[in-house]
Amino acid sequence: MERMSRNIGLQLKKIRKERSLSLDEVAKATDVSKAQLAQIEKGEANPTVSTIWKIAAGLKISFSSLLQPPKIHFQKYSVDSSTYVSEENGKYRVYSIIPYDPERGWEFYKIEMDPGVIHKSEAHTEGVVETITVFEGQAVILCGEMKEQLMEGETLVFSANQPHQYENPTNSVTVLYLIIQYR
Amino acid sequence: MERMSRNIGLQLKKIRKERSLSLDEVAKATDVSKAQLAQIEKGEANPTVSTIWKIAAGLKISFSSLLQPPKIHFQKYSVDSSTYVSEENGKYRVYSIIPYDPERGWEFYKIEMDPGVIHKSEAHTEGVVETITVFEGQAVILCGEMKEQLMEGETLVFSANQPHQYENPTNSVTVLYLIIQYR
DNA sequence: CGATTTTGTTTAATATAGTATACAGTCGTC
DNA sequence: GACGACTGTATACTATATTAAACAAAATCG
Repeated sequence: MERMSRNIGLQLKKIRKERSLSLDEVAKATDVSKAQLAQIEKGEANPTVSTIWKIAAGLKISFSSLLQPPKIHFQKYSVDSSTYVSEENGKYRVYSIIPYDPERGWEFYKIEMDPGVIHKSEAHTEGVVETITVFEGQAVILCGEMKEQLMEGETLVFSANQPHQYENPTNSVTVLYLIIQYR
Repeated sequence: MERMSRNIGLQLKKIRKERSLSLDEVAKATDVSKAQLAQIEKGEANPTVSTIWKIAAGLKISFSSLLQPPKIHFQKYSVDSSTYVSEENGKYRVYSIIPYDPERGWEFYKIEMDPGVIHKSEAHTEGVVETITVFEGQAVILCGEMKEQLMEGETLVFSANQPHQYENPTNSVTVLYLIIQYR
């Protein structure tokens, strides 16, 4: 959520240092207060579009140069209770491994299906692609005309722009990994 | 300045209408209040990066899809007193025709130089290119080793990453047009 | 039709982004 | 080493972004 603010701060500081400007100078050039600039650089602020505009205009740079994340970059995610959702009376369990990020454009889930469970999904918007890998057990995937049975280790990629469903036809738990790519 | 906000509003409304969602639905998906969404769509708001983030994440879209201006687009500028700056005791007059815009990346000036005036400029950052056209009179441009005399109708393009100067060697007013391209 | 739900707008209250000011540490320069 | 100019930081205050709720205008459905 506030990763964006941190990025902006890092980029701003980087550009400022490259040009060896002081906070005062940037404040004068951009008409944004020194205090606010300091907070933005430290990632402790949540700036407004108009402030970002003023910074970009004052420094004669583009938006992307402020928004783009630093080259070297790593991020660690962990699955906890907050990332867990269950449906079908607890027989269909979803763990968010990597949540959606506007920069990235896709999200990553782990799904556990109890025996016999059928889960239905609405159509996504045009251009959404799902990639399902069966890690344990088997799964039957339906989407429009398509009906595919996936065995352990198999992967299916399909456009999810119509209603679709996942089914576990076996007598044991099935574990899937699901990547949803938007647009 | 608030052109950006208007763009975001238009894009948001466009996407929302494409998917035929109500403000309430978007509010629920993004965790941004309905009132705020309405204001943003009307361009009457100045949202925070975190709000934009929440909107992008909730709608599963990228930043660029929110920030990018609508395809057909026009803008009219006019030269008024607020765009006018004079230096060298009024003998060097600058009119901002098109101010810098982070989306565009360049700005456009008209300059009037009285006879004999010499105007010095600091070095710009790496990658800045100036394009000078003499509309009336003559001008001598110096930048590093370069020294060029421009006659009426001639244009000079040069990298402005070192201190440079413009001079009017004639007995009458010289009028120049100047485009500064950043990065 | 009239009742009920859904739409977007407006209002008042709250949270917080933004500013201006004062502060403390650093760097020269004499 | 004291002075001044300049750096970034912390504070109190103001402006405003954001929310929650009430509102009005359609749309839906019997």
